[in-house]
Amino acid sequence: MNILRATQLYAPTLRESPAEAELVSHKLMYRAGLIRKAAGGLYSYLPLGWRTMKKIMQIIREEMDSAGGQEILMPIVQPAEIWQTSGRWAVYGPEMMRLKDRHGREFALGPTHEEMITTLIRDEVRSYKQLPLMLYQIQNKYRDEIRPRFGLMRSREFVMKDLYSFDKDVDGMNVSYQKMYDAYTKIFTRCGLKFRPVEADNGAIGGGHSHEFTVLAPSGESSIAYCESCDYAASDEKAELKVITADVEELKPLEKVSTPDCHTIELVKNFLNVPIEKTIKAVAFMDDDERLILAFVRGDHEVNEIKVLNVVEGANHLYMAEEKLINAANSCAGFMSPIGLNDKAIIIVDATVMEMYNAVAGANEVDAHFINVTPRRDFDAKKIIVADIRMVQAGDPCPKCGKPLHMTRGIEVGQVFTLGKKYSQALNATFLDEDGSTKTFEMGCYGIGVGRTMAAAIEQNNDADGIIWNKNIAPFEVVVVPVNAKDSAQLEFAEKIYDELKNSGVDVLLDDRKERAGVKFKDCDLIGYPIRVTISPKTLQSGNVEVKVRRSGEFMTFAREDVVKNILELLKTL
RNA sequence: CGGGGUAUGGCGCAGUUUGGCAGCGCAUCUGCUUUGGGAGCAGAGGGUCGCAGGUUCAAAUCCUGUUGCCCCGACCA
Repeated sequence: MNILRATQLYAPTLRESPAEAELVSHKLMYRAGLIRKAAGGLYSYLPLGWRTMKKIMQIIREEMDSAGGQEILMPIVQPAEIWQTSGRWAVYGPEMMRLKDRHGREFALGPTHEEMITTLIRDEVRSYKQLPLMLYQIQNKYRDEIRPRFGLMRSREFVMKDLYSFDKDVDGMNVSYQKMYDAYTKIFTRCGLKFRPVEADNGAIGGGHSHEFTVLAPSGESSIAYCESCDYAASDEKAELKVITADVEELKPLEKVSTPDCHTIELVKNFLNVPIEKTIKAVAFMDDDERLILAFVRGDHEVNEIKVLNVVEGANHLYMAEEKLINAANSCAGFMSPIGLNDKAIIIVDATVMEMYNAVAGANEVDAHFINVTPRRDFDAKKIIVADIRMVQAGDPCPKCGKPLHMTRGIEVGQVFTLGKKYSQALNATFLDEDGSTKTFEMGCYGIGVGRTMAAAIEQNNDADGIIWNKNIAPFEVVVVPVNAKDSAQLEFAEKIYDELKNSGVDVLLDDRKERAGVKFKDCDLIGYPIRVTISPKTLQSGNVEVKVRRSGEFMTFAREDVVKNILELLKTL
């Protein structure tokens, strides 16, 4: 039997990591010899890293196949025409890597494959009888990121699984979507990740669903709110919030008071000695057309700019408002409120603000505030837009079950998305339905970042000594270590154990390097094999074998004849 | 694209202020000793100091230009 020996494995481990590596996962991937960088955002996968990548890909393949997917492979180099037809040649902008061939024809390195697959299907599939269809590939993708960083987390070339579903109607599309949602749940569970499917905004596409599969990790780039009592989770920008009602109070008359230099909520609250929940905060924005947009939230809340954008018709971007705009609306910075503004301001009031009684708000003049403001009485309902515009905070009630929400950061490793007819329409991809009519495909797309999944797994599972792999994606499940490989008795014994494990289907490596025990142990911990089997003079003599579990650090002693059986049992728990 | 930094052996860094033999630790190779948590001793190899110009008797060091990389920001179906 061919033995996989560490002496023949290219696994260059380092004591130190390159200065540029910031994230734990990036450092460990470098130190453990999983990857090396070729240029900014471009990486080579070394044998250990590629083994893990292949295991993740295999899990993906199995789940895609059992959900009805079929694997294909499409070109990386894509003709410009299909992108021009869909309109994305211009839209995608500098993020798309472009090139010309010797004849001057334009091409792109695919950042995604909607155009490619839609064109493929358009030219082949004619009948509803051929539907539904789910095709996927695991392929390199290219995005010329403005700032590649964090190793494999945000790189310019990356391995991605992308599946595209084609259905004859929306119902079918939703079935495909659910199949993928379920498959993704299985995939990330098998990878041993703590994750949440997070509700995502469908934006302009509309109508369908979208979830981002987010691995929970403090270093993640996206911030999410989630509920521990139910399965609700959403990105901070998308989390919907219910109105918070306040206890009913007797209404006092509106009154203007002097508040010298109190231009922040903190100063007003202290000066007037009121709880922050009884204050109304104003944030002034303007859009591309220099329209003034004033957003009002409770003093202890923050404005969610995305929600504001969605409320204001025709606005694409928000900027900090220029002071002259605020003055033109008959107000002044630091003392704004909806009371007494002219028509130059678009006034958005958070729904929770409307529930307040006898609160404090600006008086639209320097050094003055109103007290006893009750928005329902004092705000001009015709002039204001009431909406949910606040940013979720830890402790806010879950929109599904009402329990307090938690906040965490996460790494987006996959997303599922219904596309509807967006691309099939643009590229004129149609089929003949049962009734003989021509119809446009209902599509969905579903992506998983393979490298990012690997990085996220490390980000979530490591300690001071190195990586702690889940057995399903570890480069090897078990490493057999003779502490002194120069001792032929130890080596031979280790080889026997190796053979037995191998014959039982265990993915195993023999560390036959003639290094000192300490060096080998450190490397084992760094690389993170889930189980280490140690052969030493001591164990040889007693006829037992020592086993160390990487995650728990636990040492066990197994009788020689039970080694394989016990390791198989142990693996099931890791 | 704006701001800030940086570039010296495979990795981590010093040397640049004030020009004068290119260094240190780790790693690598050889030998001896050691052998259950990154060993000790002795020796060795490896760098056009990012690149291109310029100043100078002399440039890693000063000047000009350029490129890569890193950080912050803007951007991100």
